Parts: sequence; structure tokens; C-alpha cells
Amino acid sequence: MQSATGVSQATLDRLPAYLRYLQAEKGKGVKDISSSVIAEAMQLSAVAVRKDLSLVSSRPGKPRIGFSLETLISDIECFLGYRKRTNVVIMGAGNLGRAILRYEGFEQYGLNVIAAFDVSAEKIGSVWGKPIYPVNRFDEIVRRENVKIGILSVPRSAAQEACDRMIEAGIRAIYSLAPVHLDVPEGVHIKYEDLATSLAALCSELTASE
Amino acid sequence: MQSATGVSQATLDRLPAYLRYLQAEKGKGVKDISSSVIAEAMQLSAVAVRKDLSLVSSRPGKPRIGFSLETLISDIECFLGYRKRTNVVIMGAGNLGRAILRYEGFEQYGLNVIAAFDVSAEKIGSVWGKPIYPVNRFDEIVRRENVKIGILSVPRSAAQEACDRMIEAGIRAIYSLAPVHLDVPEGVHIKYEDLATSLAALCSELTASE
DNA sequence: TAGATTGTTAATCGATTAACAATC
DNA sequence: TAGATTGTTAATCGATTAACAATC
Repeated sequence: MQSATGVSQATLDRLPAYLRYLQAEKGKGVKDISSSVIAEAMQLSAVAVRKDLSLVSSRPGKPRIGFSLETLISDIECFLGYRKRTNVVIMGAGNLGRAILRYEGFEQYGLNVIAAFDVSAEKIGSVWGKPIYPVNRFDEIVRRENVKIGILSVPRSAAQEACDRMIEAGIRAIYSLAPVHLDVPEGVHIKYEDLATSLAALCSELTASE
Repeated sequence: MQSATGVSQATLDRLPAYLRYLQAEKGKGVKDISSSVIAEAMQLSAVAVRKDLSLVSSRPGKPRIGFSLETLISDIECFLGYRKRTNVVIMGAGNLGRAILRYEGFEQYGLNVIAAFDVSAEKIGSVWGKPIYPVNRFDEIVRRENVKIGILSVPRSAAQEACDRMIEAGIRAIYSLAPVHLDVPEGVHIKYEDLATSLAALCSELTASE
């Protein structure tokens, strides 16, 4: 699925990496940066960097100077939608779910985690000011707040059922941390985030390089 | 970086997704499966599926029958290195670090999390039988166990220092859950896993599709 | 001016798709 | 046999890279 803007998926995948790097440079007090410096640091070609940036930058880079770091950061953030607030909920308040509920870095990306839900009565309460509700209130709250995006972090055995329940309540995109395939109706977006798989991929990359 | 096997990165990225899907089908009692069924379920083309599978499958698919699910699962697992045991350590035993330490799904991918490390004295101890050591024992234990891969889950402000320390101790690949750019020497593999960024990407995908 | 850097146009490269013969 | 499915070869498509004119 490609965004209507004509920006390729490959570029879309690189934009957060630019942002991460540019923010680090900003922290060092850098004001302007050239495509070749970015390319060197990120192991890309300078032309690729310019092409990517030209797609999202509100102002062209200046010959002999490069790009304004501040403008670039702002442009990428806008482009990626980080300036727009979006409410999300968490299904499952186990270890991982609660760790996410506690995590404060979401705001920087425009994400507002409003609550978590769990079947277990002993999990009900709150974590750092964020409420954990019983799962039977999921539908009510999600509909009331008009939430369209949910994080799924329940045990693998409960994943499909929880997923169905989320979709039932109007969730249109699921970010699943459960390492199992989920059947979802057409039109519902699903993204699997499997830490173990990603880590294993890094392992075999390391093995292959030696 | 492409593996020496001549399998493209695109294919490498799809293999874990095949595995996830095939395991779900296996759970339903399916014995054989055709490329077109896989393609349909995973929103790919049947030819692409056959091309991917032909690269890793030890036995060709049979006309009119398809592929043996069991053989396929086994072949993909072998190819991705899940049958090979690899030791990993965790730097940082905060909420996320401890959640990972507790997580039991790593073994399925050949990953053996041997310990976590933390600067905070109150974190020292163990979680579900896995030890949490003070960070000053990092070097000693990592060298003794010859660990080459580490998970970084410390606060953003401590990330670069912790990263340096890991590399110092002989770690060659870092899976970073800290959402900051890290400077690493050439030859050290780094993979950023930023849950907030991935979730934000899903949000904008959803927005773009509506 | 000379030189560093930009953005663009054309060439290359690699991945996906289409077409089709082979097989059970 | 007929039909479903495979694997392969050729064509298409898209992304990356190379070459270069424009600019401060």
C-alpha cells in the first residue's frame, strides 16, 4: 500500500532513520548539514539522500551549505504525521503491555496512549496515571473515544479472540506484539512486531557477515 | 548487507511472515499447501511465493498438491537459523528489559537470553530464573560466555554510553530499543527497534488509505 | 573566480510479474 | 485424459546510481 503522495515505501522506511540521525546532530549544535554528511553517517549514497529529502523538504537545500537541520526535522515530522495527535489503546496489560503503557516516548510521535485493557481483575487499576480497564469496557471506551488503532499484547493463545474483539469495537489498524498469524477481514491493517524475529534476523546478518 | 546465499533482502523479510502463516495453518491440521493459497492469505502473488520458496525449500512443490507444510516450516526455520542456538544479553533491566527477560518465546528462534545487566542496585537479582547482574560485571560475563549480540534497553540519555560499553566487551551486533541514533564503529551491526515509530507508520498508513 | 553542493535527467540494476512448458 | 499446480525464462516495473548542469 503506497501513500497517495507518490513517496515510495523504501523512502518512507528511511525517513524515521533520517529523523533519528538529524535529531542527534541537532543535539550536538549542528545547524546545517549536507547530503554527503548524512549519507556517510547513514551508509547511503548522497544522491539517494537528496532524492529522499527533496520529496519531503519544504525548502530546497542550498549549494555550499546544505539543508537547515531545523527545517528538515520539522518537515519530516510533519510528513510522517508526528504533529497530528492520534489516540491508541492497548489490549493486554501483561509485562509488555504495561511497559508500553509506562513508556513516555509516544507523545513525540503524536501518539496518545489513552488506556490499556485486561481480562485479569488484578491488573485493573492504573500505571503512571494511565488507566487499565477490564476488557468488557473495551467496546464502550473505544467507541466513545473513537479510537481506530490498537496495540495487541496478549498471550499468543488469546490473540485471535482479542483481535476479533478489537475489530468488533471499530479498531481499523492493529499493531500486534503477539507472534502469531491473525486472520483479519479485508480493509483492516495489521502489522506484526515480533522482537524475537527481528533479533534473530540480526543474528543471521551477523553470522553472514563473518 | 546481503547474505552470501544470494537471497534478496526482500525475500529475507518475507520469510518470517511465511513461517508465521504456515504455523497457523499447521495448527489447523493442514498438511499440504499451494502457492496460490499462501499468496491469497498473505496478499502476495503466487509466482512471488513460489520464487521465494524455491530458494529455501529442500524439496520442490508437487504439481496438483503443492508444498508439504511440515517440510516448508522446517526448511524456513533452518534457513533463518532458528535451529542454531545463539546467546544474547540484555543491557538495561527497566520495564521493557525485564519484560523481554521474562518473555519465553525467544527459544523458538534459537535465541537464548542468558542475563540482563543494570546500573541500579535494586534491579539486581533475577526474573523468572534469569539473572540480573550489576553492569560492572558486563565485560566479564560477556567475554566468558563469548556473547556477540546484545539488546540495548536503557533510557535514551544512557544509550550511547551503554552502547560503547557493549562494544568494548566484544558485542558485535546491537538490537537497540532506545529511540536514539547511536554512533558505532564500522563493522558493528546495529538495528533500531522503535515501537513508537513503527506504530506511527501504521497510523499514517491507515490515514493514507482512507 | 573556484569549489562545494544542489536538483534533475539518463543509465543501470534488481525485483516483480507475465507467459508458458513440464508434471503428476 | 484434463486440470491444477509447479518452476523457469522473458518482459516489465520501479528504485538506485551515475553523470552533469545550475547555483551560491
